[in-house]
Amino acid sequence: MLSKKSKYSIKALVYLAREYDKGPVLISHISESEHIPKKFLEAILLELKNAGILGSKKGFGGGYYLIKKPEDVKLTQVIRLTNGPIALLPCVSLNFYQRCEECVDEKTCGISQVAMQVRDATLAILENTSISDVLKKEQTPAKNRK
Amino acid sequence: MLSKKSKYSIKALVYLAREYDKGPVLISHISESEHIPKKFLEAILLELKNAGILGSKKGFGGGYYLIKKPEDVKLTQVIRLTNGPIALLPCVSLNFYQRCEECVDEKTCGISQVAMQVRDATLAILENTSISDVLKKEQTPAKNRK
DNA sequence: CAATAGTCTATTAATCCGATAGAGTTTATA
DNA sequence: TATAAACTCTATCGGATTAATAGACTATTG
Repeated sequence: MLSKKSKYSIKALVYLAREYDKGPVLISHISESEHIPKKFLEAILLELKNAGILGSKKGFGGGYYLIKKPEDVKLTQVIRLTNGPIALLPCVSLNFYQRCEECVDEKTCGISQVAMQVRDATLAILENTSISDVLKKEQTPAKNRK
Repeated sequence: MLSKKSKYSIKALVYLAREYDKGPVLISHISESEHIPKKFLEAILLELKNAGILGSKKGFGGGYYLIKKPEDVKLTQVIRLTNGPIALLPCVSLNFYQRCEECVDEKTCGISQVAMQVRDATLAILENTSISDVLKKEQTPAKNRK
């Protein structure tokens, strides 16, 4: 499951993608429009800025804006940043690998083999979905849910 | 990410699948062999019993054993039981659905559309992988990791 | 009846999550 | 240059969850 932080991040980025190239956007605008607690959002945006995705301008007329192009911000990057590993198990994570303490031999561990399959299937989607893709989806509503 | 509980559950079930039809197995045997804290494992096995997957026998010569056939225990069932939702977001979960508070309209939410894709890809694997499949994988080591 | 082994209740420490408070710093502009 | 706007930083908070442990209890078997 994604954390709220992660979900909020994506929502905020999509919002900023909609305003791309229109100058800085106020935290409070995003907060109100997307129903995200303002102080929480502050921390999130700061983190996205430190990661090089957003830029900010202080003072009067300031705000946050996308520094990278919407199509260059992949969901994998955002999720890893705000939520951590994408894999089901640390021992199959590409970016957050940690040895499995219980395992005698990772190679013969059946669970990790399944976890790898899931990881690859998930990455295939998230690697190829950018913030601009998400924005596009919003504009063409889903045909059928579930 | 899967919780330790979930991972331990699967490891224990695979162990019991290996001993399928050979009578009850001691908690302490599983605990030692799989490096799972005994008391924690106790609670887990009890839960799997209450879910109808395992049976138990008390007293001398007692222990736990699989009640369902290894090929009938799907990973989806075990994970939902011990870890909760499989989906990335509650609003696209089939078994643990919860409305998304921030969303004005779920149908036009781009994130949930992506989350649905991921959910379906994940389920396609986990629905079709049983404890006996995991056991088989252990016997034929992975060719190439990562 | 005694030893074995699962059952139940409860408590714990540690961690993380989501959220908030408040002081500080930078900047535009009147 | 003073002021208000707006981001920045530190810090703290309650609550939930996770992982693990302790101990008393109950059922079974030889």
